[in-house]
Amino acid sequence: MAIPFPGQAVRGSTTGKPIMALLDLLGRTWALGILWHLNKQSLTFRELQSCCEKISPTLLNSRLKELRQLNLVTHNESGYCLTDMGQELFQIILPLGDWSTQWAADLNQEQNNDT
Amino acid sequence: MAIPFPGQAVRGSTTGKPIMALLDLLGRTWALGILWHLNKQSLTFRELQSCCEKISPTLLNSRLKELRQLNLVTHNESGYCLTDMGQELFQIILPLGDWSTQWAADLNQEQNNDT
DNA sequence: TATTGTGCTACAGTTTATGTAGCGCGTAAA
DNA sequence: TTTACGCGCTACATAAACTGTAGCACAATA
Repeated sequence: MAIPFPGQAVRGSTTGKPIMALLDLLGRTWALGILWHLNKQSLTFRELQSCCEKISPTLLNSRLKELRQLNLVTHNESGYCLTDMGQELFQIILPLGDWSTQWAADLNQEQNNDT
Repeated sequence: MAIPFPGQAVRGSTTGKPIMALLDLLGRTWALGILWHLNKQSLTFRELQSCCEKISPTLLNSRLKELRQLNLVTHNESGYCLTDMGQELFQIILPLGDWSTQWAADLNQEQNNDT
């Protein structure tokens, strides 16, 4: 799967708009999960594998290559970690955590109303 | 593909944590793109198809079913649109737009430094 | 020298997504 | 009243993406 560089045609858009490249990237299996897990601490390849249950090493490696080339993730002595840019991106998606618990509560509420 | 309800096992996690369901959902092909395009206005099925270049009607329909069941998207007289909860979610991911342009600029910068 | 842990790669099998055709429905003009 | 249009889809063959398991090459430690 081609790496979605801003400025190039990506899945969903031929315009080259950066947001479209980003949405393509984040919309790939495990990409969001990898960013999410790398926030707290550096993780080795195999630690990442066990965090992301059932990710195959083949795919983990592909995603890591993409994230590294797009300057969101890097690799140091203690394993894989977010770059500064990756941290910025994480700060944006961080509120998804709290929001999702409210979302889950509302879905439950609704389900109860139906019964 | 099973709909990732919070509280149930999803791709990447068997814990049932809402954030994991959300990351599974948003990590599916086109899900983020659909939310992004529906923000400004309601769109018919066929308008969505042409916004999301190259999405197949089969898949668009699957994603819409998921998003509707998870109470993020609904369907009214003028087409598909975000629910209140969908709007909330959109507000969280909205900053991705501005951030992505900076990200694209930084990537370019870096590329120039290498040459 | 053997063991353990690292980051991977190979590859067959399965799942997911695409691409094209077209159906059934409602509206509305001829 | 039938022809035509746009709507939301569905069917299905083909293609692409992902999984699961095995195991390689390398480095550090025992």
